[in-house]
Amino acid sequence: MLTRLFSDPSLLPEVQKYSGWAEDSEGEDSKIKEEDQDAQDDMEASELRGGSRTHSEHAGEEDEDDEVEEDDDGEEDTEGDRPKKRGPKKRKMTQARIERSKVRRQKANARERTRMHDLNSALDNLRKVVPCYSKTQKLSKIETLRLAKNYIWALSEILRSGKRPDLVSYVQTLCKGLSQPTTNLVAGCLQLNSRNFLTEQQCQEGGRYASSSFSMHSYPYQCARLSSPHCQPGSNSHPLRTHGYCSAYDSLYGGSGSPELCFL
DNA sequence: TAGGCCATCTGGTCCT
DNA sequence: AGGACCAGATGGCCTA
Repeated sequence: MLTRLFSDPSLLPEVQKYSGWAEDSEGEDSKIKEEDQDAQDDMEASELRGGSRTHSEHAGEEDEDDEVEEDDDGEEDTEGDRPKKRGPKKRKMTQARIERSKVRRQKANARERTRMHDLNSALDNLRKVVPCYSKTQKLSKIETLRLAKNYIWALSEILRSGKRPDLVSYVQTLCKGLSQPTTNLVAGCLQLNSRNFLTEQQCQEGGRYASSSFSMHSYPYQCARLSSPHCQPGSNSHPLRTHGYCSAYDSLYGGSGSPELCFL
């Protein structure tokens, strides 16, 4: 049905209003989906169909029975001599039921939007606490997750060993599995030329992980308690945001950061 | 212009 | 029954 909506040029301007998320969708929404919704019945009723019908199947019949209910067996019965399906009888799609169905769908859509926005804001918070936060050049969702994983791993490794890894290894670890643009971004953030630490990552087409001083065959996420006071999302002074490497060191070792390790 | 990323809608499933 | 979660589909935007 959505397919039909989008394929119908006359409906496109309306449909495009969806992109602005808001409760205002109520008004136009119902207008847009009006035709669609009457074909969209309760879930329980749809079970009788033995699968969802395609959009094109809907397209042919929806206009005529605006408030009527279609007979459930729909297309099968049109042929006449087929036995009726078993199971609970599909209730008639009265106008009231159609309205209820619409409202339910709109509410579900609103909830889904909210849920996705919550998810996105959580991702934004994550972007702020991984190295290389930039308001202008946001990491993609997938890259944010990858970098976060690498970052956790790198910090865990530092805690586990209790000593500083060499810088190149640290950056390598951060960039494992990241795309080239993100790798460059991380390198830029750390003020390190990417050519200095990109090794097999670029050379091996298939391999997602390059080798490094950190063994990547296992992920001993062992209670690395990094509840640093620095880690406050939204704080512009968050050292990890801009200093990455040296700041991680600072928070771990309590020092002011070795000059040779601070790149920014 | 192709491809990546994203927002949104939608229907299905599971849980309370 | 209704909400949360999920994955597929779709179209828009942006960039190389």
